[in-house]
Amino acid sequence: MACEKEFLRRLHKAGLRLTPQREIVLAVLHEVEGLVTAEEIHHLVQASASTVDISTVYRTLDLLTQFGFVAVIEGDDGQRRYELLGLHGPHIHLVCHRCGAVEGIPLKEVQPFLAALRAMHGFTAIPEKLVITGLCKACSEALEE
Amino acid sequence: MACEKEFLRRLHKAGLRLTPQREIVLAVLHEVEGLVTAEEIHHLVQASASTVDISTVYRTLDLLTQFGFVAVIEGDDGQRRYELLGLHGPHIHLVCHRCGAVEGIPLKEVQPFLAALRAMHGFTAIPEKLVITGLCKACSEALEE
DNA sequence: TTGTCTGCAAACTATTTGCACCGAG
DNA sequence: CTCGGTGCAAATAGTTTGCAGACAA
Repeated sequence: MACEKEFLRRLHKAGLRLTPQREIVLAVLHEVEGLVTAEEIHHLVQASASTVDISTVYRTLDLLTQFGFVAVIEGDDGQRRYELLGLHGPHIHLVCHRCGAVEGIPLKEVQPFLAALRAMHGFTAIPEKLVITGLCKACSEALEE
Repeated sequence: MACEKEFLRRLHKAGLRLTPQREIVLAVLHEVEGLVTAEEIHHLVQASASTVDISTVYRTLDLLTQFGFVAVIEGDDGQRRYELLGLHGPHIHLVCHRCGAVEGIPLKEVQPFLAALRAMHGFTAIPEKLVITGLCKACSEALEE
């Protein structure tokens, strides 16, 4: 995976090392869709290597975040969720408050809005951090009856 | 305060009671600006009544949230922040990632964008939950040099 | 009087940290 | 061989809960 080479490069540049644990966490992130908690990642990592500690998962996610490989968002339930950036490109999350479904929409749909924010308020939004909470199509239809 | 009468009404409707502790929490929320943590509210409440427990603060905030008097947002640091709704009307938060400053902007500035989301994706956003993280004017200027 | 509400303490959950050993470079 | 990395266990931090007594209606 191209991503792994790049990870290795960034690690070396910082005098750090590529360990099996770090490889596995990165691999797991490739396999999942959307937003996952550290706990979920840990669980999937266990499937490949039975004893990788959750603290190692956190430390690796931290690294990946610093390198800009991974985005972190604060869930509505107070749990952090992680997501690999770059393969789908940056995008915005629509999270359903009722069923928890996550939909990703292309960045360019919000760009005009973010540009307006900058023009009017001098505020430069970080799109990866943007999470829009609401009701997905299915749930808003279900509630209408 | 009109807000308190309304609170009392809602409490009674649910068979609940208005206690001094609940009054104080509501009063404190009127005095603060923007987003505050439970801990900060607790601290301010202590000034009026020396022994109000933080668990009571949490329970009261929970009630106020259920009644729609208060909005909760998940901070970037994993801490929840609360805010009284209604006096400034609903509004959107711009939170600076660097200095933590919070700016409120009127709902109508984002309404067209949210309407577009609904039209294109059938997704109905909850504006009170919307938090936009980025760099405020001062910080983005400071970083440019 | 009748439940609800409170403070206290303890439980929980997600995350972080200290440490001695392990292993990548 | 040398640090950086790991698992483990314990520490934090924020929030929630169980309970016996206090008090609003």
